[in-house]
Amino acid sequence: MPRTQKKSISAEIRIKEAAHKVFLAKGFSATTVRDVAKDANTNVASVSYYFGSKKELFNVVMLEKLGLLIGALAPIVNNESTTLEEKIDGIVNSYIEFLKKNPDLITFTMNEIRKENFEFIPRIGVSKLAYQSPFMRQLKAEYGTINPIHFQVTLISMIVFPFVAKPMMVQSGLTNEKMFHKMMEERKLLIPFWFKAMLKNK
Amino acid sequence: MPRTQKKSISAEIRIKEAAHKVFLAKGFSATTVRDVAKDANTNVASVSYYFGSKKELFNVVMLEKLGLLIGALAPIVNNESTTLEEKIDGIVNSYIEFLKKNPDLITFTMNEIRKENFEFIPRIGVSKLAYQSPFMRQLKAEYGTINPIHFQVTLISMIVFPFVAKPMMVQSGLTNEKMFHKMMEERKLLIPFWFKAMLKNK
DNA sequence: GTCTATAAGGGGATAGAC
DNA sequence: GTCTATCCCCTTATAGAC
Repeated sequence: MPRTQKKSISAEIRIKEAAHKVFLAKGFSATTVRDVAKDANTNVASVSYYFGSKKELFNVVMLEKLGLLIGALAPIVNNESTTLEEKIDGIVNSYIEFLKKNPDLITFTMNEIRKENFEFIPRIGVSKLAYQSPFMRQLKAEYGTINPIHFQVTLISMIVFPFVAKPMMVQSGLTNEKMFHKMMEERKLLIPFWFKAMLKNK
Repeated sequence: MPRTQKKSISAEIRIKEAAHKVFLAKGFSATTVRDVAKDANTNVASVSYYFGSKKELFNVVMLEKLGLLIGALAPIVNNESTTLEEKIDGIVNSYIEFLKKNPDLITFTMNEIRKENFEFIPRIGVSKLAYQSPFMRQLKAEYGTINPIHFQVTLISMIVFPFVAKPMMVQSGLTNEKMFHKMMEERKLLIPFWFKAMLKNK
């Protein structure tokens, strides 16, 4: 029975992993507890047993998804000992790599947040990252006349938005997996180059 | 009875308008036909009568939403008699104005497309706009060594992504309606300036 | 901890009156 | 064209056996 050996992992973990997968693919409303239980190789009752309700399970998933999004950025942005240029290169490279492994994460999280308020969002540290990070201070020190939020938003936009538009680009015939991969590899070099050009033209 | 005079408009139109509103707010799965019927001031049977099913109604809405997204861009991008710089200014200004009136449109459409394939997407002209427009030809003529799709994606990213991130930025305390409005007004000037700087640094 | 069975209600769709 | 009543399936959640 090498097939469904998954039973050896605790049911709680299997359910959470299944929830990550199914919620991401279908969104909160289109997902049923049965979907999740089936994917976790267990039954609906155990979902209630471990997580209380569909909504509570979803909140656990959302919190972890947001943790991933922030976690991939925080160490670079908060590094006290790198230059601004090093941070730009680091952000572009790691975030593109991260999103290539998690292409649906942005659209999923931003859409769920759009549809509903999550009371835990103020506590995950987005504001702190944007307003109190060494990255922000370095931008401010060098380009003080423009609100540094503009530079941060612009850099993240150039990295992230292609992943938001990807399904549309693929379905419209504008690109495919291979072309998209190539485009994002090119952008690892183009975005830092362009972003630094932008900064210099202040 | 000035209150629910809406009855004077045909039920078909009322249903479609309600569908636009409710689907946008909740997404396909979380929307019920009963929600739509109630908002349209009619009953569930008339939804079937005019549109066949929830899914067919949704397809009508999606097609029109995508028409809006493309329609706000097409006249500028396809204009044969404006310069590249004029097109950049035009795209930034009109698209920001358009999205300020429709802030949820991008996240909604991109997420629904992500979750499901829509067979009509190849026929709405995204590819043609990207690959055969005067805008594309002007980019290619001046900056032929880099695939012009990169410039198009970058320009659209800088305009559109703030609207995708807005709910997150608001809920995290990073911004509010007033600050966001101000930021987007500033970007009407900053984006063309930055984008042209990018092009010159080719 | 795990599971089956079931309660309680909501959902899309339609029959058939008007 | 419009509406009410109803069909029938699917959903979340839980009781209670093991």
